[in-house]
Amino acid sequence: DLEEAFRLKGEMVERGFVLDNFTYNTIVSGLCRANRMREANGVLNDMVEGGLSPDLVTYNALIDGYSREGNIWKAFEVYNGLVMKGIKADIHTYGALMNGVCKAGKMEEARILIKEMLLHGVIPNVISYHSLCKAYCDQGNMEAAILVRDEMLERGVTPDVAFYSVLIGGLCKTGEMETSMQLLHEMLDKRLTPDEITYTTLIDGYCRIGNCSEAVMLLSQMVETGCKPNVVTYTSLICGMCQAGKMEEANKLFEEMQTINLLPNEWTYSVLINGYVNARNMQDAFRVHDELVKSGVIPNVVIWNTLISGLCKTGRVAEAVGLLEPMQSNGLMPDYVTYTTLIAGYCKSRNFHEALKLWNEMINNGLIPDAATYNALLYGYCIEGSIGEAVELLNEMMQIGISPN
RNA sequence: GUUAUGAAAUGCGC
Repeated sequence: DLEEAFRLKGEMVERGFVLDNFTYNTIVSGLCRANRMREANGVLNDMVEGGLSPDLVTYNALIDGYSREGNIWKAFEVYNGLVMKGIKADIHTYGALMNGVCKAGKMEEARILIKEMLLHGVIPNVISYHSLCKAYCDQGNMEAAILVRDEMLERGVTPDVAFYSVLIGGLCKTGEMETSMQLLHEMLDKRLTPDEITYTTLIDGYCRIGNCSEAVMLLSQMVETGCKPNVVTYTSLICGMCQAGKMEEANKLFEEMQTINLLPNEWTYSVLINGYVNARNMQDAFRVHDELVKSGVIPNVVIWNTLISGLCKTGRVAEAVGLLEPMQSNGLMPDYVTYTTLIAGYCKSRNFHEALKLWNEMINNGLIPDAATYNALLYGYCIEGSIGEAVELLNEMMQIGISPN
């Protein structure tokens, strides 16, 4: 709650307190985490004007902020700046940088960074390796991800529960559930206690390969070992049931979670609605929507998009477009997924003119289409027989740096 | 007292 934090800061100043580095760093960090880098830099200036010198913690927060927003270049600029000032970078500095390069998938840079930290006498810790391993997992390079575990063991760094959860998650995403389970047992052998995230990851993995019964067994196993399932755990399971077309089971779990005081959130509701959408059961989809509103949950963009997608899939494109109004009057702007859904809906019902109108509306709203959005419109042009236009659009997407898939 | 890491939902032809 940054606004409340600012209010308190104002109150401090009013009462004559002098703000120190701790106070400023807390604020800078909060802004950086919220992706508000401009304001963070403003606060940095306030610090300097107030006669304070930003310290390592301040710079670390900035590096973290730039890394989070994918601005690696700026992150390294701050890093170089602090090195030039003679400040010694610490494990947090490198952790934030590592997080940045890894999230950007720049694996070679990540390797160089590890060398750089060793050069500066900073020993990579479990978090450094965690970022590295997660990046390999995100790329689906599970061999490299597993090698990270071996590498850290060689360097005497002990994997923790979070590290194992990442590795297990990567294997789950590639469907390698046997290896995932082996790692779970490896954790237990090492006296590491899997937590709710570890179990949820595995449950989600089994759901993804359509093995709901294993997923349910893992749920009872986690409860037996004293690990409490949370909303995410149940949402994953409900999602698995929905994908398997088991709506009755999904609803049972939906009721069950509430009996143990777990409140369904936007994600839970959207999963259920999507289940009904895939079953082409719009009546129940809207019933769940009404239920969620009644229970005080505010529908988010995904929930609206899911309903819009359902209406398109059932040939009710005009009604789908009709949801744009109530959506906006509820303070939610349609995003590029909303438009892709509607454009595809119109193209499928051979109403290319409306599709094109929506495309223009989307661009006018400042939304950036992605490959799927282009695909939807390309499809429209092609079934219109406007191959020339399609090729032109294809060139356009490549020119603005979107790779055709 | 302030700084780095992990899990779930929606869209694109066949």
